[in-house]
Amino acid sequence: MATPMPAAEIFTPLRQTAPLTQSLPEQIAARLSERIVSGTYTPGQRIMEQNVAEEFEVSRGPVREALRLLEKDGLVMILPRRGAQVTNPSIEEVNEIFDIRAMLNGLRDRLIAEGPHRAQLIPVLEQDIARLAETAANPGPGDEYIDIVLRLNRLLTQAAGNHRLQTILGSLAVQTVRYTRLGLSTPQRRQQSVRNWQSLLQAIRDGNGDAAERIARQRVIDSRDAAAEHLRAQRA
Amino acid sequence: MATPMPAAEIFTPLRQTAPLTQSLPEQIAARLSERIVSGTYTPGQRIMEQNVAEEFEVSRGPVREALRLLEKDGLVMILPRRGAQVTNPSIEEVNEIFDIRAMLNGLRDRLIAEGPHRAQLIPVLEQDIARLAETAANPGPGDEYIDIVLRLNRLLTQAAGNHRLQTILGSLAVQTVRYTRLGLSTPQRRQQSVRNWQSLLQAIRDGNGDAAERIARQRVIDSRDAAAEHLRAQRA
DNA sequence: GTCAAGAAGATTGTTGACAATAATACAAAC
DNA sequence: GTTTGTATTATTGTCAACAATCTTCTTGAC
Repeated sequence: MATPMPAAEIFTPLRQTAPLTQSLPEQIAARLSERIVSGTYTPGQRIMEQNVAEEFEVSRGPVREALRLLEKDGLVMILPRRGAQVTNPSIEEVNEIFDIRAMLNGLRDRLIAEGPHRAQLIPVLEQDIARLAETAANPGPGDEYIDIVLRLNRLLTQAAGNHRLQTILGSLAVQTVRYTRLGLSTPQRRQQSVRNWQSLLQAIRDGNGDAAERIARQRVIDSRDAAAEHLRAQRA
Repeated sequence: MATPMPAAEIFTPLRQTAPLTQSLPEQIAARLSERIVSGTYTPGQRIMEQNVAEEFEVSRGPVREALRLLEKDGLVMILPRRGAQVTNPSIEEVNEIFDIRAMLNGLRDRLIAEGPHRAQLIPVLEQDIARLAETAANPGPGDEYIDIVLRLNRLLTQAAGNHRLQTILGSLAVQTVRYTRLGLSTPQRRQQSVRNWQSLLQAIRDGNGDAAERIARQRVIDSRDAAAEHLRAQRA
């Protein structure tokens, strides 16, 4: 892989040539975000401005703003005079977030099923869902199944055409990746998940908004229950 | 020279005695928020850090953070190198936000109708909704009707017991106050609104979650359509 | 008169220093 | 041995100055 290497590009000491779409705080936030989502920073862990600033060779100002951005996404909690720490939601709070996602995914999928652009979308969905079924049957190494699910969700969220909804769902998705992963860890759950996606696809084909909403909600609720079960087992 | 003790005094005269629950950026954000919601700052207006800093006699740092807080609530939009401006959503965007509110209010009212605490809540609701009906029939000066509606919504949002939902709905409510006001400006709409609230109350009495959700959604959608109608007329 | 290029001004972005507060370690008293 | 008060340290909060960038105004050519 030649391109990735994000670290080098983060701080471009002299950037008078490159327009650079992302601001410095955004770049820092993106890097910290990765670490939180991937678990490098554990829930509850304190993030100290000075450390981050030294590591990225910037002053504390941009780091502070980056932390505010992460707070907006619910990845850290900032307490006055106490700094930022990685959010550590209780099982109840995770359930709450899933409930909200269920409702908003319902809206999203209804909008798609009733929207004008669904014809273009269907072939793409068919392909991804087929790969999903395949991956569920023959689990490879890595997290390919999760990756496809996340991509499908991104695709649908963009396709719904409601910009604010996209923002909120994106934020909630980031907050629950960890738990979604947990909920999709067994073959049984993956098969159930595949069936849900197939039903959704059919509802979209039919242009049936009611069905699309109902299925979407059920899909997230299933995910919620599976995650909760694992969380309970894990914390006991 | 003893340190000047910056203008934290603006809002809390003596800080060494009072623990001060709100940080300086939060206080600034609260003040700016008022101005945006009340219309003192008009949609699209640019907010410049220096001006705010001078007015409140603080440096630009806290102002910057305050603006980030307002961005989190969707009250301003911050563009890199362009600063902050009061959000000026299009009719389509306002509709989008109302759609999201409809779904989440549905969840909220279902949670209440199916929740264990509804018995305590019902008398309070009865009282407020009675006052609502009264105010709709005999409109006084001021915006009492709107005030009661906002209070009812706050009450229900708190009662639902889903903390994240409370945060999101609070933010969305702030963003749409202006348009809610617009949508409730005619007697016809207020009467329709009162009927919706009464139906909701009945659903909560019955512990009927499905009905509560359905009515809540319809209530917000009615509000959305009324606001959109006025917005279209106003902008034409 | 219109448009383009450049200069001047205004505004945001970043930094390092200092102040205020919270967390910790330690000592003394009971 | 526990607890309380105090000193030390670590960390966040705020500020003012400087740098980078965007906007606006002026100037000149066509």
